[in-house]
Amino acid sequence: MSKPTMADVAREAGVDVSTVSRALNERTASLLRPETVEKVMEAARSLGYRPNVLARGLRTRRSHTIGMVIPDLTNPFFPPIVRGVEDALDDEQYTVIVANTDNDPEREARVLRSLIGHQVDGLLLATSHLDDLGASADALAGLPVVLVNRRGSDDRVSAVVPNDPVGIELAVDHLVELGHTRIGHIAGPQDTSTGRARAEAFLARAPRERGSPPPVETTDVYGTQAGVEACAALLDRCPGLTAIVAANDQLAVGCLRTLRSRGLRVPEDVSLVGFNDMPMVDLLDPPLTTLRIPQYEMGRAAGRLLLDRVQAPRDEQPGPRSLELEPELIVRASTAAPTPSA
Amino acid sequence: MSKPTMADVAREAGVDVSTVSRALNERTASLLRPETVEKVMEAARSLGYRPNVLARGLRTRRSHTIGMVIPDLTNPFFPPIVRGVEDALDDEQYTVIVANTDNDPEREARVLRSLIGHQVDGLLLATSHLDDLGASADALAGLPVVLVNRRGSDDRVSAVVPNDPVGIELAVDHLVELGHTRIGHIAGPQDTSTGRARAEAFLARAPRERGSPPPVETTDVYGTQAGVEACAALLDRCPGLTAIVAANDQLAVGCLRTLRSRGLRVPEDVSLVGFNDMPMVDLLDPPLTTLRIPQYEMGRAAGRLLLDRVQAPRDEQPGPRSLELEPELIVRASTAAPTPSA
DNA sequence: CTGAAAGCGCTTACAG
DNA sequence: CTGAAAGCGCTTACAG
Repeated sequence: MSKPTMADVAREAGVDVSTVSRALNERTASLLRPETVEKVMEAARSLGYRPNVLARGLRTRRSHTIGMVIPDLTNPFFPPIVRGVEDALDDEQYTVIVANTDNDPEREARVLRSLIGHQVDGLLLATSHLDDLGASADALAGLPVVLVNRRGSDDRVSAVVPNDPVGIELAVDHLVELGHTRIGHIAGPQDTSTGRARAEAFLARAPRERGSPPPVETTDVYGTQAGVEACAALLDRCPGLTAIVAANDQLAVGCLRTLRSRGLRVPEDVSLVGFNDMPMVDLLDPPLTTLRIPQYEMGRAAGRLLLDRVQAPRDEQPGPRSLELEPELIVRASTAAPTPSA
Repeated sequence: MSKPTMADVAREAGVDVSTVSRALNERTASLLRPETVEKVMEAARSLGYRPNVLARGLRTRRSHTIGMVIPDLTNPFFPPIVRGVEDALDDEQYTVIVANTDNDPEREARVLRSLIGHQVDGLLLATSHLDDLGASADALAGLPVVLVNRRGSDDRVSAVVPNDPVGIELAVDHLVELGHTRIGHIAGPQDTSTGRARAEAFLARAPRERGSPPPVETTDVYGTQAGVEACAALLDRCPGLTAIVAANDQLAVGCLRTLRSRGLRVPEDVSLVGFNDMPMVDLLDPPLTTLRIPQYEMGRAAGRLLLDRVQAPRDEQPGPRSLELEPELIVRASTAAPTPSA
């Protein structure tokens, strides 16, 4: 009545468990007589046998699972990445365990311990904060690691990231072509690699006004409320802006709220560009111009990269590899030429 | 250099592995002399020891993991539920493995096999299709199961669901109070318990027009595109409608597109109500009136229910329990009194 | 080509 | 109060 084990299959097929093991393993089935394999397969099928991957993992010292650490699954940015990872791992029958940190360092340490306890064969880290990798390096127990949507503090660790500078350049150039000269930036947290890279790219690319401080307002978190507040501060400090580039869509949504509450129309009074092309931003009022980054592909690539390391023999580990995926500017209705009267 | 095992800790502390096991297990630590426990703890700490949960699971026949099956993680409806589940399980140190089916029966069977192979102690099923549970009942190997956001075909299986009739009644009554008399319904797939319950509730509650067929259009899936098409069909069939209740927000978003493309204004020409209160629907044009269902709480309750079954001894399993969570009508700008001239 | 044996890292009766 | 032994369900050298 309980789950059948290999011993049950062996009894049913009239062979030793080791023979069952060989018959059911692709790599070793060829060692056996075809009719033996057939006999075992048949017995396994008739009993509804499913190998116990825990037992296998204990013996082979490979759990065939990998851990993925993200800030928050309810942030719509992450699910497509997770799906990409899953699909990449699915090819090789790996399972992913996803853990949320809510950007809480203590919780991050806890989930990391939990994943390691589950004997994950590798780790995908999409948490955004810099530096914590170094701190917990030994806690990671030498596991293969690939970063997703963030860079490491050095390049000894593999990473799959969007090409942030190109994205910001696309946004700024689009606004400049429309005729904007006074463009501001709502920057993301500067302890994240994306927040920093985007702010730097903005400063390098946006038109400068001589003498005045750069129209950049920094937030502590990537969130709507943070966008509301930063946008208000930016408008107070730089009254003449005709366009804003937000470091991500959630910040842009916050900007939208502030602009609306101040009676400023988008795009007539202020143009607005987001980053990420989150679900439903095409249905906002107005539909948001933003940068699409291929989240699913990012997850897939990261999963593939990790698999390559996990499956390589210990003595021929591939070196760290970094991949940059190109963003695409999606022009919608939140950007337009500045109104002359403004 | 490799991960320390219990044997390493035993050596370090100068005791037997069984003593280490007892010292590190809350339930058995009291059997030992306090200073022995302290000695072991200290050794474990100094080595950075993490118990191997695979080995433990093999021995105790409890993996301390549960499987959760959902249609699609990128549907924003599910992540909050998953977080609720995780938080419920976290209390007892359980881990959840999430698997997506994309509503593909073949994929569903595959992920179920995979989860069972991972020796999950229980299963949370949030896939929407009816009947497939009976079909795979034996495949489930007698595992404890709790359904989320769907009912079973009979009530022998526990379930946590929104109170669909109450939700639809709130929506219909809201529209009737505004003065609407010709209200249509975009129904979800009729092979899902939510789709069916909502359509039935609508038919029972909405004002009837004598002689004419009920203004209900059914979709095959819960998706934006399905909403676009069903809305078009409904408008063609029932030209005089002044309000539409959609079976979920994605269908409502599809309606919004169709209405807009036909030059019908929302809410001036047609009022629209969704279901679920997905993220960002408050930012649509216009902000969507919808029914909020407590997704996080639904997940938490389901996780708790499952834990109760998983942790109960085999001979005193609690009977199946069903929970209905009450939806709340969130009135935004997509509903208004019908325009007299319409 | 197949079987018998050892062992992965734990837990838990059983002794003492 | 603690140790020695058996065993969870697999895999894989080692024999034959």
